[in-house]
Amino acid sequence: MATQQRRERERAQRETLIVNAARDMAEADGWSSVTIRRLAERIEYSQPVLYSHFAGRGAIVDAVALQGIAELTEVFKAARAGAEPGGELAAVVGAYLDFATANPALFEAIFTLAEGLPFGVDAPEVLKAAFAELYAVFAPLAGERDPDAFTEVGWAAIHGLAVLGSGGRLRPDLLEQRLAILVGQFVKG
Amino acid sequence: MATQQRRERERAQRETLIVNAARDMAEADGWSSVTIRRLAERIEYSQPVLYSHFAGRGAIVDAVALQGIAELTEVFKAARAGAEPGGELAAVVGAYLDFATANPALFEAIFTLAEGLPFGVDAPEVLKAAFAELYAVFAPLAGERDPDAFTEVGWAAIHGLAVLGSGGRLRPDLLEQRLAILVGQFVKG
DNA sequence: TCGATTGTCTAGCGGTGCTAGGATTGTGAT
DNA sequence: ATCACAATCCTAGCACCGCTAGACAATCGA
Repeated sequence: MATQQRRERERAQRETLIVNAARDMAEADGWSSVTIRRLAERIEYSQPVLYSHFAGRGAIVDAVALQGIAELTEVFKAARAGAEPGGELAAVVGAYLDFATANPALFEAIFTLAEGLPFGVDAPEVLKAAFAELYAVFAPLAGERDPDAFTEVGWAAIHGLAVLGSGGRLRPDLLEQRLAILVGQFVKG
Repeated sequence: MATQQRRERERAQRETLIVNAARDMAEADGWSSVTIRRLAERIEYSQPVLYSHFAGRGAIVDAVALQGIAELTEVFKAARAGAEPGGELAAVVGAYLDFATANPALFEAIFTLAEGLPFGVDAPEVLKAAFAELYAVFAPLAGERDPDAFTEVGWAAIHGLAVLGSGGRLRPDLLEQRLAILVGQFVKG
């Protein structure tokens, strides 16, 4: 009876333990070092236990990605709230880039590793919330253009900077200028 | 004497055979299915032969990526040449997105898998040529802003669309609108 | 024709994701 | 308090991975 609930609680606890361990290891030594064996040793259980929580390694990465998306949404909220009027866009863009450089493995999980996350119509709530934050910033600037499409373009622009930047494909000394150009490109037009 | 040259010729031939096989397999069944074993079987040699050509699996991916960058540059050239005056930007953007959707595995090799390619100062010639093509399109629109930074921002915007789009993270029905918005955003500002 | 060199292969090492089947633990009823 | 049962966990192992050492065969220069 009540033990049932305790069991579930412990299970949930262990699940977050796994996700956190995976994230820590990935951030420390890269995702390739996050193996089921090492993960099992880290949480002090045998490998099959992990498979009683997740369908496989990919599902663990997805869980980390989902957690990261939730955090990203919070970062957006904070950036928007702390920005002076008119500076919301710059604040969110800066927050996005900072998030990507501060948590490269998490960012990688979200945007290049996660494969089991549904998008489009039946996307998880947390993902829609993240897009909504961007929408709140970009849609007012859309003018007579479709606000959804406009937001997507804005998102893509930021995301491109984040991806190419973290891949070492952009000149580091131009970082500030890129940010200024991007913001100027969207507030004017 | 002459046999030496024949040997080198055969060696080079086999090298391109490996690269092409890797690319084909990746494009057919994804990069995860491109293993040294399967690659060796495909080219009808044993595994160690591959290691006499490349330092490891990663180097093969890098070689495919390099080949892809060269092709991308040609695509840029063709798009720019075939565009009517003033439409170069739209042509190049469209070409970029088409390239990404037509060769997803190649695109992945270039931008997310390749790790041994040097960037910045001592980047391979073919990589600089690709950037130069983008520069030719974006720099004239930079105005009083730094043309390099401006090009990087433009590149990032396109790239973001390509990455998020191929990852299924953007609404397919808004593709045309996104393209129009992006182009408008850069020709006006 | 014979040694040396070059090229290629077989076999195997440590590691991976994942799973079947047995041992062990804790539960609820008698 | 004891016992049958159910849930839980672990040991052991499969097929595959990237990569490499060492044996073998083929080709070359003398």
